[in-house]
Amino acid sequence: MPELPEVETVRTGLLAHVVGHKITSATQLHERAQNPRSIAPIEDLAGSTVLDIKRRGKFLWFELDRSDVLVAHLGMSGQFLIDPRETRHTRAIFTLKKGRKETALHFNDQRTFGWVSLERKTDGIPTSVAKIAPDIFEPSFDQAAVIANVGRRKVKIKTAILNQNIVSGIGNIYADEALWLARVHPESVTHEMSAAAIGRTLDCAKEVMSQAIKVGGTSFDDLYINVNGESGYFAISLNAYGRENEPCSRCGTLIKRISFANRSSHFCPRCQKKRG
DNA sequence: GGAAATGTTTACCG
DNA sequence: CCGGTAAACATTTC
Repeated sequence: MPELPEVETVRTGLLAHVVGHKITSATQLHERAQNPRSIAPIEDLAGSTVLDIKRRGKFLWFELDRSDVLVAHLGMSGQFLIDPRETRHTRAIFTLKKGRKETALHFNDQRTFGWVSLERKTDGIPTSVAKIAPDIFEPSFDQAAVIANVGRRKVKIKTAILNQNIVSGIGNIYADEALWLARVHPESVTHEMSAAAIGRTLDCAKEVMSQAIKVGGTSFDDLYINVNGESGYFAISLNAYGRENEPCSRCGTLIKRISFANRSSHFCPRCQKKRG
């Protein structure tokens, strides 16, 4: 269940295993595997060669030797796997060929919130990514503009940084970790926050996700693994997420878990204040 | 049986 | 129409 660092880890794996390969066939195995917005069945991909793999936030897309692209979102449990042993949740298969070498790229997804689709690009961005804000690592990310945007709103800061139309890539784990590092309470109302505190939250999100990318993302179980089936190691570095009733590594106060927006939020009630 | 799980979309409300 | 909130989607595990 991938956020930006996990999707970036998948992208890196696809760069190594898929770029330069020709898709000799594509097969949809589950009715929900293909996004309804797809302009054609993915079977039409046959004959295309993969030139590059791009990412914005949690969205991935395959650049091809044609103008349309293969877009993918992993949802909560989507995976791309090269020649996997486990095929129980395989929702689509892409057969790849480079020279004499043939590999199978599986799109697996236990919970079927993920999808793939064939889409057109506008100014280099696929249709389904058009309304997604740049993520924090993109050159086009405008931190001052995002701070102003967030400060204009009257929502909880965590809700704001989870909103993919404001800044993309941050999910529940890294939101909690960023807020912990920034010492900001997740329920701080954005309209009442200083620009400095909002900026610090964004800086910390970037810092935390940078560290996570270096170790292959966060894996709690085999629901998130890279294209070779390997786990990431960032779970050992988590300070807030999933640590309810464990001592805060800064001050020793027990981490608290609350619920809003249909999600759990973990934070230190002592270090993380609603203003500051 | 209930709750929860790394996400997005849509319906609804004021 | 807009901003904000809550439920729905599907599957599995604890």
